[in-house]
Amino acid sequence: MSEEADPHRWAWSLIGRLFREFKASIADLGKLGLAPMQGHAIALLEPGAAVPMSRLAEQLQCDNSNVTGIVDRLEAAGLVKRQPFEGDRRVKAVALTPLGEQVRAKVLERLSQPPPTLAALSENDARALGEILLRGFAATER
Amino acid sequence: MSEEADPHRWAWSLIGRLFREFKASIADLGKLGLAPMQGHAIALLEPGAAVPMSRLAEQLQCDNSNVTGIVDRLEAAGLVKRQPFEGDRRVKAVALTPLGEQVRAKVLERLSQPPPTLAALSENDARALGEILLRGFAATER
DNA sequence: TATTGTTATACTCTATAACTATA
DNA sequence: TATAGTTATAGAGTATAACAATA
Repeated sequence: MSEEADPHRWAWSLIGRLFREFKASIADLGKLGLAPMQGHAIALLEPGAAVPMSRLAEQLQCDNSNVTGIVDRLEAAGLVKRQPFEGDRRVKAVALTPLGEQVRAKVLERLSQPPPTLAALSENDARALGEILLRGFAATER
Repeated sequence: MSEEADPHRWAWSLIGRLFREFKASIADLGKLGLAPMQGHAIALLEPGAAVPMSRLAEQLQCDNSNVTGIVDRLEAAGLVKRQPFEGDRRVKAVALTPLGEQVRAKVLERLSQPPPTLAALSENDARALGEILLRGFAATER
């Protein structure tokens, strides 16, 4: 796809390269002792908030039953704890431990690092890129 | 990250949404009977070309030993075959079967489909987005 | 000696179905 | 009846180390 006959597909194929660079940065989470989904889960959990398992499943785009194992491993590592959820005794809420908050900061530091191709852009280009995407988000939210 | 203090990180956080939409489209490969890595491998194999296992491992960004299993499954499904490689009897080359070429066409059709946010852009925005990324690629290739 | 692909191992992620305790 | 989370299961991807064949 090196032609611009279909600008959307062309742009999409170019974004593919960012995905490959992202995949490499995901491997970096291993240095923190976290498997990919564990890292994502930690990143989604905000300090002070307790989110239901099922909410986590939605955000991680996986089945409830998968979250059981992911949270099991995070809990075994002392990064997260399960709590009762007020108002519905069926749901369990997940919250970061103090150690989990420290690890989360490192995870976010890694994940927020733009990949080389993005980092190589000028500030104006980066800003223009963000503004274009914002228009796409706005258009799909209607 | 809703501010533009650091345009690169800001843009990167916005691209995160595209990743989530892409993840959903990956699940579509299941309808073709292909697991994610199998679909990626098929997409990488061009008709008529035979690529060494180790080359495939590089492109898939995984270890050689993983490719053994991925190619095993594709071969069992009749989509791919292993061949001797001329010039080095240690390497095995992987090539698409006729059936594999048909399936690959469907895989590419799926994967080249831009996600909703990208599809919602105007043609001009899509083109501008592609051109910005091209500048990033050019800058990192030096 | 070094490299290609394989095997063995152990762990993680995935989807499905069946189960429990709540609602 | 329906839902949240768990368990059981089977398949797939992952990294590491050890191995055979070849370079």
